[in-house]
Amino acid sequence: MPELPEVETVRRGLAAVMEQRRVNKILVCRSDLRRPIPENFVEVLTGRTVVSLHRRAKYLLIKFDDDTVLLIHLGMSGRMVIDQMTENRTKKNTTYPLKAFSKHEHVIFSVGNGTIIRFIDPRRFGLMVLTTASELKCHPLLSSIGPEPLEEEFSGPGLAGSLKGRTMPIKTALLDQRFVAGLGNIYVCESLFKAGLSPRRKAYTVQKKRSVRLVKAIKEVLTQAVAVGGSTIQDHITPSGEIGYFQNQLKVYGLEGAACSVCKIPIKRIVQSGRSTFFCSGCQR
DNA sequence: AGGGGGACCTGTGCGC
DNA sequence: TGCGCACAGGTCCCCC
Repeated sequence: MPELPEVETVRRGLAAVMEQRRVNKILVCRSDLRRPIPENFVEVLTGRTVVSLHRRAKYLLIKFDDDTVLLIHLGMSGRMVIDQMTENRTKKNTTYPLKAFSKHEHVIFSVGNGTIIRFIDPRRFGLMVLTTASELKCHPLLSSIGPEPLEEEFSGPGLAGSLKGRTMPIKTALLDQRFVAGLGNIYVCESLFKAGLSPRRKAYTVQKKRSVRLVKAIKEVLTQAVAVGGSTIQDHITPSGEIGYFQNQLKVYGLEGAACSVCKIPIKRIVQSGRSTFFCSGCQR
């Protein structure tokens, strides 16, 4: 699921229930995620107060009052479910024991006055590791990540410069977090469609006007996705409290064989670096 | 150094 | 209904 817009949506949802709240209790049901959850995880975080939530690429960063930072990646299948306990239930028993409801619930947090946050990740490609605010900049998981696409630092000339000499397809380059942060398979396909660029084009040929067009397309696609994700979250805070993932109006992703919305040619699916690419051979050159 | 391929996991949906 | 295979929105490590 989670590319930049989804992670940003999750960040906002979690910020609303976590910021300025104390971590009362943590239950780690499984610690063998992509990286093992550290031994001292529960000990370090219990009793801490959350100061703020941030996002870098597809990572969530949760800052605590003692300089500790919790780094979370949702992998392919990770999600956060927020369970706002009713006042009744809280009153009856404030030390209601934390309990997993499904076998893929790996970490459960109890924060503030009765909010339960469940990390669910069937494939266990996600991770949760601890670091500190001072070590954040040079943390190995973050240190080689490129510009944030929605920041000004991400520009046509900047992207063109980093693509110089790169013979890989532009599709592959955009998935590489060193060139631009936070894009995944869906938004790469959608951005290339919007920019009118073939996913097969060699990365180094994306220069000047093309790179400006591509950067503009990426920013537009992501901005729209974040906006819709934001509204989806409000509509979709269900009784169970699950955060709804944004459903975009996809133009090419997953639409093999469908008529292109612009030129009516059937959308193609090819495989690049072992992953599906969807594109319109009429619109994308 | 750059780039390709497989590995890591589990679930789902399809064709037979 | 059951089985096997292909595929899934992400990274990382190894090898050429």
